[in-house]
Amino acid sequence: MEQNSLNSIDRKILECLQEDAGLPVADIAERVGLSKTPCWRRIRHLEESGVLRRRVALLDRDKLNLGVTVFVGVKTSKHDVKWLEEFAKVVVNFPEVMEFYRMSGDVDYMLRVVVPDIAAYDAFYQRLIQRIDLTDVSSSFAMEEIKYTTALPLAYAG
Amino acid sequence: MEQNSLNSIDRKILECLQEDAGLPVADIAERVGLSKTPCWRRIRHLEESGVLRRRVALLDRDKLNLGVTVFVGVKTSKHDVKWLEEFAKVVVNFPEVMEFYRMSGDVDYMLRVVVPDIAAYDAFYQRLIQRIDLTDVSSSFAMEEIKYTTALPLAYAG
DNA sequence: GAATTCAAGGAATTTTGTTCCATTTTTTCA
DNA sequence: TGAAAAAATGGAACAAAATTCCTTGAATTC
Repeated sequence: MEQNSLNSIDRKILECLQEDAGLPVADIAERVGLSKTPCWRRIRHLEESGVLRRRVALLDRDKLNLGVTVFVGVKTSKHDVKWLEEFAKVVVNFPEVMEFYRMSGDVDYMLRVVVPDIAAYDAFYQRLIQRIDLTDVSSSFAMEEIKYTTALPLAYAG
Repeated sequence: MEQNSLNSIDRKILECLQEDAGLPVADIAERVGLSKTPCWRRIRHLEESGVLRRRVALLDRDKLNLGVTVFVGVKTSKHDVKWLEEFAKVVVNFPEVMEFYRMSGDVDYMLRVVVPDIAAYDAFYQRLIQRIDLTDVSSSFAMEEIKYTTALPLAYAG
Protein backbone atom coordinates (compact mmCIF):
# COMPACT_ATOMS: atom_id res chain seq x y z
CA MET A 1 0.00 0.00 0.00
CA GLU A 2 1.34 3.34 -0.95
CA GLN A 3 1.01 5.16 2.34
CA ASN A 4 2.98 8.21 1.36
CA SER A 5 3.84 8.65 -2.27
CA LEU A 6 1.38 10.72 -4.24
CA ASN A 7 -0.13 9.34 -7.34
CA SER A 8 -1.00 11.56 -10.26
CA ILE A 9 -4.50 12.31 -8.95
CA ASP A 10 -3.24 13.54 -5.60
CA ARG A 11 -0.73 15.72 -7.39
CA LYS A 12 -3.44 17.24 -9.55
CA ILE A 13 -5.53 17.92 -6.47
CA LEU A 14 -2.62 19.69 -4.81
CA GLU A 15 -1.96 21.68 -7.95
CA CYS A 16 -5.56 22.86 -7.95
CA LEU A 17 -5.47 23.81 -4.29
CA GLN A 18 -2.15 25.60 -4.58
CA GLU A 19 -3.80 27.79 -7.19
CA ASP A 20 -7.17 28.23 -5.52
CA ALA A 21 -7.91 26.83 -2.11
CA GLY A 22 -11.53 27.93 -2.36
CA LEU A 23 -12.40 25.66 -5.25
CA PRO A 24 -15.43 23.48 -4.47
CA VAL A 25 -14.63 19.81 -4.06
CA ALA A 26 -17.02 19.01 -6.89
CA ASP A 27 -14.99 21.18 -9.27
CA ILE A 28 -11.71 19.64 -8.23
CA ALA A 29 -13.27 16.20 -8.55
CA GLU A 30 -14.28 16.93 -12.10
CA ARG A 31 -10.83 18.24 -13.03
CA VAL A 32 -9.06 15.17 -11.69
CA GLY A 33 -11.64 12.72 -13.02
CA LEU A 34 -13.31 11.53 -9.84
CA SER A 35 -16.65 12.01 -8.16
CA LYS A 36 -16.78 14.23 -5.12
CA THR A 37 -16.71 11.63 -2.37
CA PRO A 38 -13.39 9.96 -3.20
CA CYS A 39 -11.94 13.36 -4.09
CA TRP A 40 -13.02 14.75 -0.75
CA ARG A 41 -11.47 11.79 1.03
CA ARG A 42 -8.17 12.27 -0.77
CA ILE A 43 -8.11 15.91 0.27
CA ARG A 44 -8.80 14.97 3.86
CA HIS A 45 -6.05 12.38 3.72
CA LEU A 46 -3.62 14.97 2.37
CA GLU A 47 -4.56 17.21 5.29
CA GLU A 48 -4.20 14.45 7.87
CA SER A 49 -0.84 13.36 6.54
CA GLY A 50 0.32 16.98 6.75
CA VAL A 51 1.17 17.38 3.09
CA LEU A 52 -1.55 19.99 2.89
CA ARG A 53 -0.59 22.21 5.79
CA ARG A 54 -3.06 25.10 5.68
CA ARG A 55 -5.15 27.42 3.57
CA VAL A 56 -4.38 31.11 3.70
CA ALA A 57 -5.48 34.35 2.08
CA LEU A 58 -2.93 36.28 0.05
CA LEU A 59 -3.32 40.04 0.19
CA ASP A 60 -2.24 42.81 -2.12
CA ARG A 61 0.96 44.41 -0.87
CA ASP A 62 0.55 47.61 -2.80
CA LYS A 63 -3.08 48.15 -1.88
CA LEU A 64 -2.09 47.80 1.76
CA ASN A 65 0.77 50.22 1.39
CA LEU A 66 3.44 47.59 1.95
CA GLY A 67 5.34 48.02 -1.27
CA VAL A 68 8.89 47.81 0.01
CA THR A 69 10.75 44.51 0.20
CA VAL A 70 14.21 44.38 1.70
CA PHE A 71 16.60 41.47 1.84
CA VAL A 72 18.77 41.66 4.91
CA GLY A 73 21.97 39.70 5.18
CA VAL A 74 23.45 39.15 8.62
CA LYS A 75 26.96 38.01 9.38
CA THR A 76 27.87 37.12 12.92
CA SER A 77 30.87 35.87 14.81
CA LYS A 78 28.81 34.75 17.79
CA HIS A 79 28.01 31.18 17.14
CA ASP A 80 27.08 29.98 20.59
CA VAL A 81 23.71 28.32 20.90
CA LYS A 82 22.34 30.74 23.45
CA TRP A 83 22.93 33.82 21.32
CA LEU A 84 21.54 32.02 18.32
CA GLU A 85 18.30 31.09 20.03
CA GLU A 86 17.85 34.59 21.31
CA PHE A 87 18.55 36.01 17.88
CA ALA A 88 16.09 33.65 16.20
CA LYS A 89 13.40 34.36 18.75
CA VAL A 90 13.70 38.12 18.36
CA VAL A 91 13.70 38.04 14.58
CA VAL A 92 10.78 35.62 14.30
CA ASN A 93 8.64 37.91 16.43
CA PHE A 94 8.92 40.83 14.05
CA PRO A 95 5.87 40.67 11.78
CA GLU A 96 7.80 42.62 9.16
CA VAL A 97 10.08 39.60 8.74
CA MET A 98 8.28 37.30 6.36
CA GLU A 99 11.16 34.94 5.69
CA PHE A 100 14.19 34.07 7.73
CA TYR A 101 16.86 31.56 6.78
CA ARG A 102 20.12 30.30 8.14
CA MET A 103 22.47 30.31 5.20
CA SER A 104 25.65 28.72 4.07
CA GLY A 105 28.36 30.82 2.50
CA ASP A 106 28.74 34.56 2.47
CA VAL A 107 26.10 35.59 4.98
CA ASP A 108 24.99 33.62 8.02
CA TYR A 109 21.35 34.65 7.99
CA MET A 110 19.00 36.15 5.48
CA LEU A 111 15.74 37.96 6.12
CA ARG A 112 13.03 39.11 3.79
CA VAL A 113 11.42 42.17 5.32
CA VAL A 114 8.25 43.91 4.13
CA VAL A 115 7.45 47.49 5.10
CA PRO A 116 5.59 50.51 3.68
CA ASP A 117 8.62 52.66 2.89
CA ILE A 118 12.28 53.35 3.53
CA ALA A 119 11.54 55.25 6.71
CA ALA A 120 9.65 52.29 8.11
CA TYR A 121 12.54 50.05 7.17
CA ASP A 122 14.92 52.26 9.03
CA ALA A 123 12.65 52.19 12.07
CA PHE A 124 12.51 48.41 11.84
CA TYR A 125 16.28 48.26 11.54
CA GLN A 126 16.74 50.43 14.61
CA ARG A 127 14.35 48.30 16.64
CA LEU A 128 16.17 45.18 15.49
CA ILE A 129 19.70 46.22 16.41
CA GLN A 130 18.38 47.62 19.65
CA ARG A 131 17.18 44.20 20.67
CA ILE A 132 20.18 42.20 19.55
CA ASP A 133 23.79 43.08 19.05
CA LEU A 134 24.46 42.81 15.33
CA THR A 135 27.69 43.95 13.78
CA ASP A 136 27.55 43.11 10.10
CA VAL A 137 24.19 43.78 8.48
CA SER A 138 23.63 44.49 4.80
CA SER A 139 20.34 45.58 3.25
CA SER A 140 19.34 45.12 -0.38
CA PHE A 141 16.18 46.70 -1.67
CA ALA A 142 13.92 45.05 -4.21
CA MET A 143 12.96 47.46 -6.96
CA GLU A 144 10.38 45.22 -8.52
CA GLU A 145 8.63 41.98 -7.62
CA ILE A 146 8.61 40.07 -10.88
CA LYS A 147 7.33 36.79 -9.50
CA TYR A 148 5.95 35.69 -6.17
CA THR A 149 4.26 32.36 -5.74
CA THR A 150 3.49 30.04 -2.87
CA ALA A 151 3.03 27.10 -5.23
CA LEU A 152 5.71 24.48 -4.83
CA PRO A 153 7.00 22.84 -8.01
CA LEU A 154 5.15 19.54 -7.81
CA ALA A 155 6.68 18.16 -10.98
CA TYR A 156 9.39 16.68 -8.77
CA ALA A 157 7.18 15.46 -5.95
CA GLY A 158 7.39 11.70 -5.48
CA MET B 1 -17.44 57.57 2.39
CA GLU B 2 -14.23 55.76 3.11
CA GLN B 3 -13.86 53.88 -0.14
CA ASN B 4 -10.41 52.52 0.50
CA SER B 5 -8.95 52.80 3.94
CA LEU B 6 -9.55 49.82 6.18
CA ASN B 7 -11.11 50.26 9.54
CA SER B 8 -10.17 48.08 12.45
CA ILE B 9 -12.83 45.48 11.64
CA ASP B 10 -11.58 44.98 8.10
CA ARG B 11 -8.07 44.61 9.41
CA LYS B 12 -9.17 41.97 11.91
CA ILE B 13 -10.93 40.10 9.14
CA LEU B 14 -7.80 40.16 7.02
CA GLU B 15 -5.70 39.00 9.94
CA CYS B 16 -8.03 36.05 10.41
CA LEU B 17 -7.96 35.12 6.76
CA GLN B 18 -4.20 35.46 6.49
CA GLU B 19 -3.97 32.84 9.22
CA ASP B 20 -6.75 30.55 8.06
CA ALA B 21 -8.64 31.13 4.86
CA GLY B 22 -10.96 28.23 5.59
CA LEU B 23 -12.50 29.81 8.66
CA PRO B 24 -16.32 29.92 8.41
CA VAL B 25 -17.72 33.41 8.01
CA ALA B 26 -19.74 32.90 11.18
CA ASP B 27 -16.53 32.33 13.16
CA ILE B 28 -14.84 35.37 11.71
CA ALA B 29 -17.96 37.40 12.36
CA GLU B 30 -17.89 36.42 16.01
CA ARG B 31 -14.22 37.27 16.38
CA VAL B 32 -14.64 40.73 14.90
CA GLY B 33 -17.92 41.42 16.65
CA LEU B 34 -20.38 41.33 13.79
CA SER B 35 -23.10 38.99 12.61
CA LYS B 36 -22.40 36.92 9.55
CA THR B 37 -24.19 38.95 6.89
CA PRO B 38 -22.28 42.23 7.31
CA CYS B 39 -19.08 40.28 7.86
CA TRP B 40 -19.65 38.34 4.66
CA ARG B 41 -20.29 41.60 2.79
CA ARG B 42 -17.04 43.08 4.07
CA ILE B 43 -15.11 40.05 2.91
CA ARG B 44 -16.69 40.25 -0.51
CA HIS B 45 -15.86 43.92 -0.67
CA LEU B 46 -12.25 43.17 0.23
CA GLU B 47 -12.19 40.66 -2.60
CA GLU B 48 -13.77 43.01 -5.10
CA SER B 49 -11.42 45.84 -4.23
CA GLY B 50 -8.52 43.46 -4.74
CA VAL B 51 -7.08 43.77 -1.25
CA LEU B 52 -7.86 40.11 -0.75
CA ARG B 53 -6.28 38.65 -3.86
CA ARG B 54 -6.73 34.92 -3.49
CA ARG B 55 -6.87 31.93 -1.19
CA VAL B 56 -4.26 29.25 -1.60
CA ALA B 57 -3.17 26.00 0.01
CA LEU B 58 0.30 25.86 1.56
CA LEU B 59 1.99 22.50 1.31
CA ASP B 60 4.75 20.87 3.31
CA ARG B 61 8.08 21.26 1.53
CA ASP B 62 9.79 18.44 3.35
CA LYS B 63 6.95 15.95 2.94
CA LEU B 64 7.04 16.64 -0.79
CA ASN B 65 10.77 16.20 -0.96
CA LEU B 66 11.45 19.84 -1.77
CA GLY B 67 13.71 20.67 1.10
CA VAL B 68 16.35 22.73 -0.68
CA THR B 69 16.05 26.49 -0.99
CA VAL B 70 18.60 28.42 -2.98
CA PHE B 71 18.96 32.15 -3.36
CA VAL B 72 20.38 33.04 -6.71
CA GLY B 73 21.91 36.42 -7.39
CA VAL B 74 22.32 37.53 -10.99
CA LYS B 75 24.47 40.36 -12.22
CA THR B 76 24.20 41.45 -15.82
CA SER B 77 25.69 44.05 -18.08
CA LYS B 78 22.91 43.73 -20.63
CA HIS B 79 20.39 46.32 -19.69
CA ASP B 80 18.47 46.67 -22.92
CA VAL B 81 14.73 46.21 -22.65
CA LYS B 82 14.54 43.33 -25.08
CA TRP B 83 17.03 41.18 -23.21
CA LEU B 84 15.36 42.01 -19.95
CA GLU B 85 11.93 40.96 -21.10
CA GLU B 86 13.28 37.72 -22.46
CA PHE B 87 15.17 37.09 -19.25
CA ALA B 88 12.11 37.77 -17.12
CA LYS B 89 9.90 35.58 -19.26
CA VAL B 90 12.27 32.64 -19.09
CA VAL B 91 12.80 32.88 -15.36
CA VAL B 92 9.11 33.30 -14.53
CA ASN B 93 8.28 30.13 -16.42
CA PHE B 94 10.46 27.96 -14.24
CA PRO B 95 8.20 26.52 -11.54
CA GLU B 96 11.25 26.06 -9.33
CA VAL B 97 11.53 29.84 -9.12
CA MET B 98 9.14 30.89 -6.38
CA GLU B 99 10.33 34.49 -6.04
CA PHE B 100 12.05 36.78 -8.48
CA TYR B 101 13.02 40.39 -7.83
CA ARG B 102 14.82 43.14 -9.61
CA MET B 103 17.20 44.55 -7.06
CA SER B 104 19.13 47.66 -6.33
CA GLY B 105 22.75 47.44 -5.30
CA ASP B 106 25.10 44.55 -5.50
CA VAL B 107 23.10 42.11 -7.62
CA ASP B 108 20.66 43.02 -10.37
CA TYR B 109 18.23 40.16 -9.84
CA MET B 110 17.50 37.75 -7.07
CA LEU B 111 15.69 34.42 -7.29
CA ARG B 112 14.44 32.08 -4.64
CA VAL B 113 14.55 28.57 -6.05
CA VAL B 114 13.07 25.43 -4.46
CA VAL B 115 14.23 21.97 -5.48
CA PRO B 116 14.56 18.47 -3.94
CA ASP B 117 18.34 18.38 -3.72
CA ILE B 118 21.62 19.78 -4.93
CA ALA B 119 21.59 17.65 -8.04
CA ALA B 120 18.20 19.03 -9.01
CA TYR B 121 19.49 22.52 -8.40
CA ASP B 122 22.40 21.89 -10.71
CA ALA B 123 20.03 20.59 -13.36
CA PHE B 124 17.88 23.67 -12.95
CA TYR B 125 20.93 25.89 -13.20
CA GLN B 126 22.04 24.18 -16.41
CA ARG B 127 18.62 24.58 -17.95
CA LEU B 128 18.57 28.22 -16.94
CA ILE B 129 21.91 29.23 -18.41
CA GLN B 130 21.11 27.19 -21.48
CA ARG B 131 18.09 29.36 -22.15
CA ILE B 132 19.64 32.73 -21.41
CA ASP B 133 23.17 33.99 -21.52
CA LEU B 134 24.14 34.74 -17.93
CA THR B 135 27.66 35.61 -16.92
CA ASP B 136 27.64 36.39 -13.23
CA VAL B 137 25.47 34.09 -11.15
CA SER B 138 25.96 33.33 -7.47
CA SER B 139 24.06 30.70 -5.49
CA SER B 140 23.54 30.69 -1.73
CA PHE B 141 21.99 27.70 -0.06
CA ALA B 142 19.61 27.96 2.86
CA MET B 143 20.56 25.54 5.62
CA GLU B 144 17.44 26.08 7.66
CA GLU B 145 14.11 27.80 7.17
CA ILE B 146 13.53 29.53 10.47
CA LYS B 147 10.47 31.51 9.45
CA TYR B 148 8.24 31.53 6.42
CA THR B 149 4.96 33.36 6.40
CA THR B 150 2.63 34.73 3.77
CA ALA B 151 0.99 37.06 6.29
CA LEU B 152 1.72 40.70 5.60
CA PRO B 153 2.35 42.94 8.63
CA LEU B 154 -1.02 44.67 8.84
CA ALA B 155 -0.06 46.81 11.81
CA TYR B 156 1.04 49.41 9.28
CA ALA B 157 -1.86 49.12 6.88
CA GLY B 158 -3.82 52.32 6.48
C1' DG C 1 -34.52 67.93 11.98
C1' DA C 2 -36.26 65.46 8.13
C1' DA C 3 -34.47 62.95 4.12
C1' DT C 4 -31.16 60.07 2.34
C1' DT C 5 -27.55 56.91 2.42
C1' DC C 6 -25.08 53.25 4.55
C1' DA C 7 -24.30 49.42 7.59
C1' DA C 8 -26.35 45.80 10.36
C1' DG C 9 -28.85 41.45 11.57
C1' DG C 10 -32.36 37.67 11.37
C1' DA C 11 -34.51 34.43 8.48
C1' DA C 12 -35.01 31.98 4.12
C1' DT C 13 -32.65 29.90 0.38
C1' DT C 14 -29.01 27.85 -2.15
C1' DT C 15 -24.74 25.86 -2.46
C1' DT C 16 -21.20 23.10 -0.75
C1' DG C 17 -19.23 19.88 2.52
C1' DT C 18 -19.71 15.44 4.84
C1' DT C 19 -21.49 10.98 5.91
C1' DC C 20 -23.62 6.55 4.68
C1' DC C 21 -23.93 2.58 2.18
C1' DA C 22 -23.77 -0.34 -1.81
C1' DT C 23 -20.69 -1.49 -5.72
C1' DT C 24 -16.52 -2.00 -8.27
C1' DT C 25 -11.74 -2.45 -8.59
C1' DT C 26 -7.42 -3.86 -6.97
C1' DT C 27 -4.47 -6.57 -4.19
C1' DT C 28 -3.22 -10.60 -1.48
C1' DC C 29 -2.21 -15.14 -0.85
C1' DA C 30 -3.54 -19.89 -0.86
C1' DT D 1 -5.12 -19.08 -11.25
C1' DG D 2 -8.84 -17.72 -8.53
C1' DA D 3 -11.24 -16.83 -4.39
C1' DA D 4 -10.97 -13.74 -0.29
C1' DA D 5 -9.75 -9.48 1.55
C1' DA D 6 -8.72 -4.75 1.23
C1' DA D 7 -9.13 -0.43 -0.83
C1' DA D 8 -11.21 2.91 -3.69
C1' DT D 9 -15.32 4.59 -6.01
C1' DG D 10 -19.90 6.90 -6.69
C1' DG D 11 -24.77 8.04 -5.80
C1' DA D 12 -27.96 9.51 -2.40
C1' DA D 13 -29.01 11.41 2.07
C1' DC D 14 -27.77 14.66 5.41
C1' DA D 15 -25.43 18.64 7.69
C1' DA D 16 -23.15 22.80 7.52
C1' DA D 17 -21.87 26.77 5.42
C1' DA D 18 -22.38 30.47 2.08
C1' DT D 19 -25.41 33.71 -0.08
C1' DT D 20 -29.57 36.30 -0.72
C1' DC D 21 -33.63 38.79 0.86
C1' DC D 22 -35.82 41.94 3.49
C1' DT D 23 -36.39 44.77 7.49
C1' DT D 24 -34.41 47.71 11.02
C1' DG D 25 -31.18 50.91 13.03
C1' DA D 26 -27.46 54.28 12.64
C1' DA D 27 -24.97 57.83 10.48
C1' DT D 28 -24.62 61.61 7.19
C1' DT D 29 -26.33 65.33 4.36
C1' DC D 30 -28.55 69.44 3.37
